[in-house]
Amino acid sequence: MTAGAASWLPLSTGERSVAIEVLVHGPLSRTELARRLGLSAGSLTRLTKPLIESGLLVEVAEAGVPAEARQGRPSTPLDVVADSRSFLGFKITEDTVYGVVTTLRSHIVARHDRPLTTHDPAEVADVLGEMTAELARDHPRLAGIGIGVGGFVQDRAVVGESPFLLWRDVPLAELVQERTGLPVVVENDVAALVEAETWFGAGRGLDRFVVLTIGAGLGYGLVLGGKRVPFAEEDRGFGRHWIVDPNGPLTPDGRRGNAVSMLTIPSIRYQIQAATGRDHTYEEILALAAAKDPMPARVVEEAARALGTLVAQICNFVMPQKILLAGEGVGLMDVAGKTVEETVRDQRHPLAAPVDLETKVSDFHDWARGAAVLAIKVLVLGSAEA
Amino acid sequence: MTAGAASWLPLSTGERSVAIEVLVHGPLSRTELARRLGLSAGSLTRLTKPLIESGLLVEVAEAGVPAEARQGRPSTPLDVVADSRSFLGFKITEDTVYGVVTTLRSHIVARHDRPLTTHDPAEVADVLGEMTAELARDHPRLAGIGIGVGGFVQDRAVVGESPFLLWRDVPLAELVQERTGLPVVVENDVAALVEAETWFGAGRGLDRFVVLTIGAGLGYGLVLGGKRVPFAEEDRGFGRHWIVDPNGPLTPDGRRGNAVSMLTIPSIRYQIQAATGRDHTYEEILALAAAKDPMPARVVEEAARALGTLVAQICNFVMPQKILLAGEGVGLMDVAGKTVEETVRDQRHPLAAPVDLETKVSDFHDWARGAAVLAIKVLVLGSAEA
DNA sequence: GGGACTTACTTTTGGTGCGAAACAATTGCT
DNA sequence: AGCAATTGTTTCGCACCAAAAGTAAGTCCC
Repeated sequence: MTAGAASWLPLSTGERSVAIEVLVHGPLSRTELARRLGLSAGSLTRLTKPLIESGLLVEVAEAGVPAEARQGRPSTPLDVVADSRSFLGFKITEDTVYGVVTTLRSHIVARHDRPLTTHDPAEVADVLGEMTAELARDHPRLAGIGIGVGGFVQDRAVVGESPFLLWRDVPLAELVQERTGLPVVVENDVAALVEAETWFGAGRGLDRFVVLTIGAGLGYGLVLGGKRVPFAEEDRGFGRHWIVDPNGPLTPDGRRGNAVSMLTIPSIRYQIQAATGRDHTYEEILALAAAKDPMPARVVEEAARALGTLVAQICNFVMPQKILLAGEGVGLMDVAGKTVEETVRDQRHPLAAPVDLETKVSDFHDWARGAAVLAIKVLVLGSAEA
Repeated sequence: MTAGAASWLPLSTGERSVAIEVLVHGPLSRTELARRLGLSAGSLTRLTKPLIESGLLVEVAEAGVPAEARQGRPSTPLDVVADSRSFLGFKITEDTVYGVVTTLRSHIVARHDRPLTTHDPAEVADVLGEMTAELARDHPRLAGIGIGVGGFVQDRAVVGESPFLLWRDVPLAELVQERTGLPVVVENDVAALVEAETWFGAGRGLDRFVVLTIGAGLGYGLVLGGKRVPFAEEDRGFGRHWIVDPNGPLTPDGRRGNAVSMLTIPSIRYQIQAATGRDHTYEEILALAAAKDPMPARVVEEAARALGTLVAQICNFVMPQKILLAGEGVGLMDVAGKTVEETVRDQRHPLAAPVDLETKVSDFHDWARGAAVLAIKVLVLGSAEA
């Protein structure tokens, strides 16, 4: 099966750019592709021919509008055979493995989760292997596996350090590949989500793109020129050093007003519990804030101002074309989006280009999908480069 | 002369990359060039031949060390004939025009300033024309003119808005070209300095590079992938919206703790004057602070902390490989560099890559040189792209 | 001082990728 | 039917480049 997956792999740079453009955008005619890639019509004929022969692309019937009132020879759009291959994506959390099956175009076609009762690397790999076997029954043409882990990952293969799994230098890709025979890509979960959004999501085709995730922790991803910028500190207690408000609330870690203590879900719940003595879920707190319950409203308002400050700083220094807010903790935007926007406006130059701020509430399956996209990416790009 | 300047202009992309590499780095052998550009030795022969024939490059004698104890055939480094052309750079301030003559490699070979008694566009262009004529007497082979202006510049030609000259939509490039017959490039002064540093200075060859200037105002330049990122608000009262310290000192503009009010030379002088009633120059204030005079020491210390905060934020979000601090107001670093470093460290993750922070005190001739470099760049790059 | 070795550069050759232009296909309009 | 418009195909040639083989110019060492 691995050999089969590799059959359409050796692509030239031109072929690859065509494949990626169709993959990411959807059906496109040759002329349209020529326009987008800045190539001549002749080159497109040359480039698409082997792709069609190899089965990665197909000519599809003229799309939705059948009798399109246009002159000239009708175009024959090309599309990837999205169902020809399936990919697996896993997100490993402390107590659960979330799994999804996606098409080549990263549409989720199945979900499957399993509790994680052990953190022993071999046993975790066993669980992943079993889940793969189960999913392979319904989706026979699996081409690759992507795994997202919170923590520091090296070479897309080895979990260098994961605080919550208590792992150090675990060659997870190798372990899972032994059990499944499929190519495996392991990546930090935030990094995987960022890459996925860069390819198939909000960051498609952008030159400067930022992803900010809010959940149990904070995550930051910077994409410049289509490539994610790696950095040493990612997901190793990130955001604790972003001082947003020197007068902010004190939190268990003893620092005042850092981004983690003001924005993450555990910190917000902690603040409410410390003030009211009662434990609420994040959703309950948001609902209370929306209903103008003073204490939750104040905490949420402060979080919104902190978020606005962060966004403004990012805009001022990075000037991204778009910022994506993702994660489980962006429900904040529904309740206090206006405060965020006001804070951003207040800390930016009036002539500055307005922020393109996109909010995307994500659950754990979205994180798993991100890992699957990374597997797609590595396979289509021929694993040569990032 | 313009036609002469254009004689070595039509370069292929390969030739251009060779020319630029030699231009910005200095003498390089063909083998070394092949290594740097990722080309084969054969290609270098092919590419350098026309460049040598056209006179842009020359083979130079084995450099400094004459009898280098190396085996094998000695290399024959190639160098640009730096003196074959001269370039002019002007920096226009409210009351003075600063002018420099530079070689192809942007070494300043002459300086010439003139007071500016009027802000009328035509008369300013006259002054520039006269200065050009004077300088052309001693430096006959002028190939281009670069002009740096504080304010908003469009298309490298038109001063869209300059607050201190009170200009709107002045086609300065055209006006000066009419009077001199030379190709003219007009650019925002900060932008020109940033481009110059990217080419010939601290940012050479870097992928992510930030320039922060401190002087009468603040300037910010972001270079990604070798290209400067333009933004709408540059040099239109920049930095007033960067809130660095919500508890910072109140300043004339009524906002607290923004970067302009804590860092720029006029603001620091204002703070001292407001507190002590005496007016001091910036240098005097730094000297007083170094001598531990309490009030100046406190103001400078606060400025250093503000600068540290800015640098940390830039590092956290942009992750540049280097930050260059330039301008007349970076003398701060000599007196309070330690505070800056401590503040940066305090607001960054301990695992984060350390900042490469370079300080470069610049006077107005450096700004003029920046404009000249832009002229070089546009001419060598064939004015096609940025 | 002369062969062995090393490194720098040149020439030749062949391949690749692309654009330009001519050509074929398919439709709408008159 | 004839023409214009549009898409896609084929052919040809150019520009570029890498690989390999050849040439140049020195050092090393006996």
